[in-house]
Amino acid sequence: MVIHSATDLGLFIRDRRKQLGLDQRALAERIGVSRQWIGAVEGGKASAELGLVLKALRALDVDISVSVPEARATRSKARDAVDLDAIIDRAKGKRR
Amino acid sequence: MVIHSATDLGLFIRDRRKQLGLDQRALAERIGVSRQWIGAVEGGKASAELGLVLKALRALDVDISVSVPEARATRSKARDAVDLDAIIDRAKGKRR
DNA sequence: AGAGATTGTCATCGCTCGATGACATTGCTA
DNA sequence: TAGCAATGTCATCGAGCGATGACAATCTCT
Repeated sequence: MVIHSATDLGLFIRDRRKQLGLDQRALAERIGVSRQWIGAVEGGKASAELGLVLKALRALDVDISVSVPEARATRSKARDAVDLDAIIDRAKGKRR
Repeated sequence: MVIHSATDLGLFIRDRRKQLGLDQRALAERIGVSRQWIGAVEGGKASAELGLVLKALRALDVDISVSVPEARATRSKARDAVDLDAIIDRAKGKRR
């Protein structure tokens, strides 16, 4: 499943947890967080700590993977040869 | 690429950023965070906020996806029929 | 070597996370 | 419908995040 937001992740976590027949308390204990934290994350809490979220996914036996669309977007810039933009910017002494 | 820890994510982000020819400052501006934050996350900061991390990945045009190994692990429990364990536990009034 | 750019590191500070305890609400089972 | 489990919600509090500014350390060209 593709993740676009913290809400997506939350919904996925909730489904997965129920899939495993766990309640929030049990999952919380496995991870080492409070029961309330689980509820909040499942609700899409964007301010949750990355490390705890990863821990939660591992506790649920979930694989996380990242990749570049490879479709286009990537090709727009940075192919492999010279990146003119970067060179020009540097030549101009741009500070931004 | 499979992500196992915050360090994995950090390394991936760093590579991707350079792939796009961006420096930490430029990426930080896109996301709306400090330059130091980028450096810390690339270094594997586990306590970084999930929302900001997702924002960073989007700024780098990176897709995130989650999935269950489907290999085994999953089948161990929760198939679809009755979950005896859960029923028994509840019957026993287990509190854990 | 020297200049400029990029990144690493430190100290300080306001703010919010996550923990905890308590109570309300919903849901399931008998 | 009474009773218990699961989840939602609130208030309080200590601890750590992230911002900022400043400076050192690298790195890349010329």
